[in-house]
Amino acid sequence: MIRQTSVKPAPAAPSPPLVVIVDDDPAVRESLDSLIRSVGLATRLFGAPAELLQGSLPDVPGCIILDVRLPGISGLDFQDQLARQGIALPIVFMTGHGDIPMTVRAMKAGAVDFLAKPFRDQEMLDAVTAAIERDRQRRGATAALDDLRSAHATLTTREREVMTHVVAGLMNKQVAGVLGLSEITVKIHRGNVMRKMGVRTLADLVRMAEALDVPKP
Amino acid sequence: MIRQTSVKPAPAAPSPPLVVIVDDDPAVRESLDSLIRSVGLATRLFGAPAELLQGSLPDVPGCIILDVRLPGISGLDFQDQLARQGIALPIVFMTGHGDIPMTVRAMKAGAVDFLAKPFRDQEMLDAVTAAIERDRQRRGATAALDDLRSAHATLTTREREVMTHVVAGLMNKQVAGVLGLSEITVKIHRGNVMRKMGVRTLADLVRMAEALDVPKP
DNA sequence: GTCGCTCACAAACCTAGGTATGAGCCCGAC
DNA sequence: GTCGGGCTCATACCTAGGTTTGTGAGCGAC
Repeated sequence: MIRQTSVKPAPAAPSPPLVVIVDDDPAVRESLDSLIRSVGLATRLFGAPAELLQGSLPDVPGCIILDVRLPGISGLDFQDQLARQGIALPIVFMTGHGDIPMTVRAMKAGAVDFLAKPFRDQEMLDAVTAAIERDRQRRGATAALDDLRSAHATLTTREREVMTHVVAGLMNKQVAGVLGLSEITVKIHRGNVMRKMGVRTLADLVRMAEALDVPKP
Repeated sequence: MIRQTSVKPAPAAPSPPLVVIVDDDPAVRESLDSLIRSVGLATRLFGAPAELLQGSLPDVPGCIILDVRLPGISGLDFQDQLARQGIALPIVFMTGHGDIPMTVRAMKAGAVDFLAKPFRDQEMLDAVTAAIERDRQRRGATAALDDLRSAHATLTTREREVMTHVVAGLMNKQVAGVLGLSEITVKIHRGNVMRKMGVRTLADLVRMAEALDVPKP
């Protein structure tokens, strides 16, 4: 896979993963902060969900540690809200007054773990490690897909139409028939598609189309 | 997608989904049985996990309702055991003495739901409906994949090698070079692959290879 | 042994894919 | 207006893909 990365200021030092801690109790925040920092991870502390939504987060792998009981909003509702806003950071819940339905709801909504207080330090660290790993996976997949999407965005309307039919398995003359073009024109568009998408073989183009979920004609 | 179905005795009447109920309390079994039957679903009752493992289950969509506390084995351990044995029926847990760690473990292991007793009838029916739908999806995906696998299994070793390189995007002459063959031989193998896999275009073959996870050369 | 399958290769032939050169049309931006 | 981009098409030429027919070697099963 060719990563078509955009121009960046070249971050020399790779930042450590970031753990966002959301809890209304300062003592809990501080305690988690030192625990997380002790294993070399960066932290960001918030006393309320709203604070998190305002500031933007750095572009590094990470996760969120979220108390279920928060000022103004349930942690579970906040989970939904984050999802709706496209913030896909994995969430580790913790709670002092949890029950089974809460746990089920959180896990169904994609939480990595759900820890009842009191929990052992190691439990939290394991959950955070798993969450960060999940985020790393997701970021990798997203980055590769973004490159594909931006390449696909450079195609003209016609080129996209031709690509759609080509990856569906139609021959050039068939594409020409469907689109009301001559075969030579289809060939030219097809060549442009291959060049712009940065592939040399039809097989690669088909795989790209699959990843992009190019609509069937 | 061409379904290459194997020869079957043509089941005229589509069987209803099957709900397997595992609980050591006969009263609970009976109660669930009548609830599930009341919505037109078939049931199979077991008092202990071992009974389930002996008999074979019919080939219809379904799910398992499993008590966490079972004679001889934890429902959670039994969940693992089923997974190891390749029994992928979705599981709805119920428990009278559940806690959060149990819930988390069950959900992480893929349970559809985890209901604390007492639960309302409708909760159980909703969970069962969701579980059956999940099984239906899984069965559909599995059936399509099985057809692909059986087609792929009819290929000779050489044909598989050629297919691998062809879907990787190599030209016939390049495949010939890699495998130490002449180009004409590659063309013949390639034609056999297309015929045996039941596709007419390279695009389709690439998609099949993706679904089959054909190893990169 | 011989039958069937796999594998390999060749000659001949046809279709499909790909590129270069050149040219005309439309349309929106500067 | 004209300049560029997108779209269209033609001729010409070359490469790649695909099938058919025919040949022959190796090998395991019956």
